[in-house]
Amino acid sequence: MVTRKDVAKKAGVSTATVSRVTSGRGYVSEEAREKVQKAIGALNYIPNNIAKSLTQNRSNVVAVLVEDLTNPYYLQILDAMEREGAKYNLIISLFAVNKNDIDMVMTGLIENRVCAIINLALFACNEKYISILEELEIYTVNIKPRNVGELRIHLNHALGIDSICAYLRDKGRRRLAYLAALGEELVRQDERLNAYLVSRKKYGLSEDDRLVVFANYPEERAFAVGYQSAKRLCERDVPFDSVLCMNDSVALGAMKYFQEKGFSIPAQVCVIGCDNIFMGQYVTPSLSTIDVETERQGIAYIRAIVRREGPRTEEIRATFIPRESIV
Amino acid sequence: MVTRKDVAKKAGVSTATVSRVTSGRGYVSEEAREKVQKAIGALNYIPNNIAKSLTQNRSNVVAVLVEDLTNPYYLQILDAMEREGAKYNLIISLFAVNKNDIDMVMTGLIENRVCAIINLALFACNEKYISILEELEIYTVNIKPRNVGELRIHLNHALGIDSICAYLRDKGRRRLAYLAALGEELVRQDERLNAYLVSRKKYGLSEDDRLVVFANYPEERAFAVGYQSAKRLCERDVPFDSVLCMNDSVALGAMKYFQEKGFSIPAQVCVIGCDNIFMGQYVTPSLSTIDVETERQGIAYIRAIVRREGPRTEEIRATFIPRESIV
DNA sequence: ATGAAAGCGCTAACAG
DNA sequence: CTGTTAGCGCTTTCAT
Repeated sequence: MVTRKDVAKKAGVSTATVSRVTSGRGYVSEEAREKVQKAIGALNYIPNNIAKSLTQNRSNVVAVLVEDLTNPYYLQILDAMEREGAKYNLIISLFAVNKNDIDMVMTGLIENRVCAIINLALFACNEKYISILEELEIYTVNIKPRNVGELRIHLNHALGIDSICAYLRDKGRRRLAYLAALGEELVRQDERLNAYLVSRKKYGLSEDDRLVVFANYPEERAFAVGYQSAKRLCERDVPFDSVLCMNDSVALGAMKYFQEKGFSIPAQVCVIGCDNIFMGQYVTPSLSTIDVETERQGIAYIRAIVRREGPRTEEIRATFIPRESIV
Repeated sequence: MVTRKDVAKKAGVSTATVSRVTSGRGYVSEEAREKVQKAIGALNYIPNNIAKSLTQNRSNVVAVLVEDLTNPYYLQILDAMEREGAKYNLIISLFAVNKNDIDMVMTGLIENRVCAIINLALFACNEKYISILEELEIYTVNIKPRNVGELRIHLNHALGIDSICAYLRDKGRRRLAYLAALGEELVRQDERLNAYLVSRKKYGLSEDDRLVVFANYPEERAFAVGYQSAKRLCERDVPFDSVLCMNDSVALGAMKYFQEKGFSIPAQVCVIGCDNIFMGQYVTPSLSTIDVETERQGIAYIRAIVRREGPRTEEIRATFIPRESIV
């Protein structure tokens, strides 16, 4: 293994000088820099990032926590994070967590001195980790229960949901159901339900309680939850003419149920999802949805990590995207 | 920060003994073990994995390389790898690579002394890395051009494709097209095309060359490739009554095109994908496909890494799964 | 069965 | 501008 020492010897300088040129910090004469670079090339030197991490007490791994690995929405964010992260030599790692194992995952991440933890999942971690995370200066997003501290990305779902309700009212659809997917506890952290309740009132849509269907996502896969929720909605036999879903996967599952039952979409029932996953454009009918700028979210996270940004809220505009699944 | 030294002091032993109990290697008296464990608990000690990695010249990160982050198929493998990897304290990291940046990614992985690289992508890395990977004893799968060396997972697509051709022949469908998605060079590494050519001959299906459509995946997104390929197939106006696709995402894209054009599926055209992604069950009509045991693949990779398995081939049975998209 | 001590490869404070 | 040196926290001989 060729190390900094070899490079230093070959270049006729000290290891400190080698460090100076590789890190780009500190003064190095042009002459020394050239010699070092030549030596690096000649020796085919590859730095050992682990050693570097040890001295800095921090690695270059960013952990992204999600509750559902199969949700394409997260992948779109990850994709953006990865491309942006590559610019800063950051490695992005995805972790699936559930209520039970999030603490185990956290322990692992701390042991590995990840440089940041972006919690996209619905679960908060145990309070006992907070002080450790702070001591180690691990940059966290959405780790603490109330998410005080670092960057907060606020998905302003209300905007998109408001547009949808307005749109439906104009089309004469007044019975919009909501498939919340989550159970009654988790749903409290989800703005969407509330935005739906506010908007349906605002635009004079039906306020029947039975139009809201809860379920047990993420314990159960999103597609299955959507399918089952649509079924339960039908069984309640409360009239409805359109369905808003917590995310696109749930919407796809719901659409499947409606289509199996012979409902015509959108004539009999409009279906609207949330997150604007690519796939939504390729189903039939194509899925109406709410775009939440996944690209921008991913980039914002990386920038915040790199700059170690303090408390700041980035507002994401949720935009209604009508497609074939809506009248 | 509490370190091994603190634990050692508190427990009244040396750091070496602490290491022995945490690693489980070497002799430790029951008494010492207990004292150490008590100290660890009392101090809330969290080991520093980076330091460990430095001494072993290897981290606990497994890198998985894919050419298309948005392909749910990879996610299903990743999911299995992650669950299995957690048992061994392994961190699984996903990387998107393309022909141009695979070398950059490789450099980064080597710098980080990842313990394994699983290349699920279609591109091989530059030869120059091979010797470094060997020297550092980085466990690799499918990194070397001919994949000599470690575990090889052989997806026996031929089996599934054979069943499909037999099935279609029995149904009187003799004009099966193939959407290869890849360009002419990459397609050579793909068994599917060849299996298709062999089986269509074997069962007396049409051998018209125009039934095969190439494209430029992964440069272009799979859905779009499928859509475009279906379009091109139609424009060739060669008769066809069924379409086999390189993967499920391509199939979904193709289905979209056919549905837009008013083809009825499966009456006028059967569509069959490959990989059995969950979503395939939730589109209408549900997608016929070839299952390739993603769970087993993921587990096999992790086991191979942990055991540092030598050359071995694991055969995956590709099983035809008929659904609504086929007669 | 246990402890002392020498690294692992790099960074950064300090001296020059 | 550059070199010396003391760690970073852990593992692992080598003695004992």
